[in-house]
Amino acid sequence: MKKMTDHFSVSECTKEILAISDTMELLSGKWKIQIIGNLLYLGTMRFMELKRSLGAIGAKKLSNDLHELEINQLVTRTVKNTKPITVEYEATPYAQTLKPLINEISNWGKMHRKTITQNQKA
Amino acid sequence: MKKMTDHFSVSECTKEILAISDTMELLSGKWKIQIIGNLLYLGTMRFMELKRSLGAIGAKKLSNDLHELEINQLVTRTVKNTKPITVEYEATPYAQTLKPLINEISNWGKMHRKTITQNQKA
DNA sequence: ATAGTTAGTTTCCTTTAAGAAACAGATAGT
DNA sequence: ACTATCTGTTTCTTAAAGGAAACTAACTAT
Repeated sequence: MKKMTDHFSVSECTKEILAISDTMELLSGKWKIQIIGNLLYLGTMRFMELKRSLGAIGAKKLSNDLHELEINQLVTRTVKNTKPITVEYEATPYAQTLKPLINEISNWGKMHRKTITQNQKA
Repeated sequence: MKKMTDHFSVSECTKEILAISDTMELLSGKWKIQIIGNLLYLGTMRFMELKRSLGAIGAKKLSNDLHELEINQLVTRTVKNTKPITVEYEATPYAQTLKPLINEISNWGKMHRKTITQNQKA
């Protein structure tokens, strides 16, 4: 871990920018982290279950985002031989590596909300 | 810390969604995390220094994003009595609380890039 | 036949994000 | 006078994200 007083070299800085861009490209947007979080913490879900769980997402958006997450190997899609057809979405083992990140995002959001509401009272 | 087998209640789930949305609303976009990261790890910078450090950002975008970050108390803006006028931007103590999050984003990005390039070789 | 469920796709539309270029107002150097 | 720097703003344009509603297609229940 770097100390506060440490500085980055130019090549280190370039790598940092690249790494942050990579991550944000995969996860930014209104729904992707929510989708991964739901699958990670609530378990395998079908399309309509996931849709209801997320609340206000549209079918098109969910379909598109799931497809992108599948391409990036964060989610698997399994068609079940049921009638009517059901499809199960599951977070991959690789998606588990996002847990610390999602936890940080969630924790900071909770802290920030407390901070904001406290400042408004004062 | 929750175990893998733990589930969230409905109210917990709503809070998670809210917390994640809050954070992402502040940080999503192409440049905001890069701006905060630069100020956190490279120290106080002037407008043009920051612009050059970020590389491809436009003046309008940098100006807009800095203003939003200022409103959210993550950055301070100080006009210096020099000629020509210079303005210093600095990460606030509150912005320091984002360090663990930014580190996670950066670390995951580095790991992901390694994973992807390894898979391409195989 | 009618209506409902599942899992989407297609089409159309609006909003947001972002970039490019020109300009402004102050100062300073030659 | 001309050019340059610094810190932006303004205007115009394009690209991407996202939402709403209708529709397909298969199956089930009444």
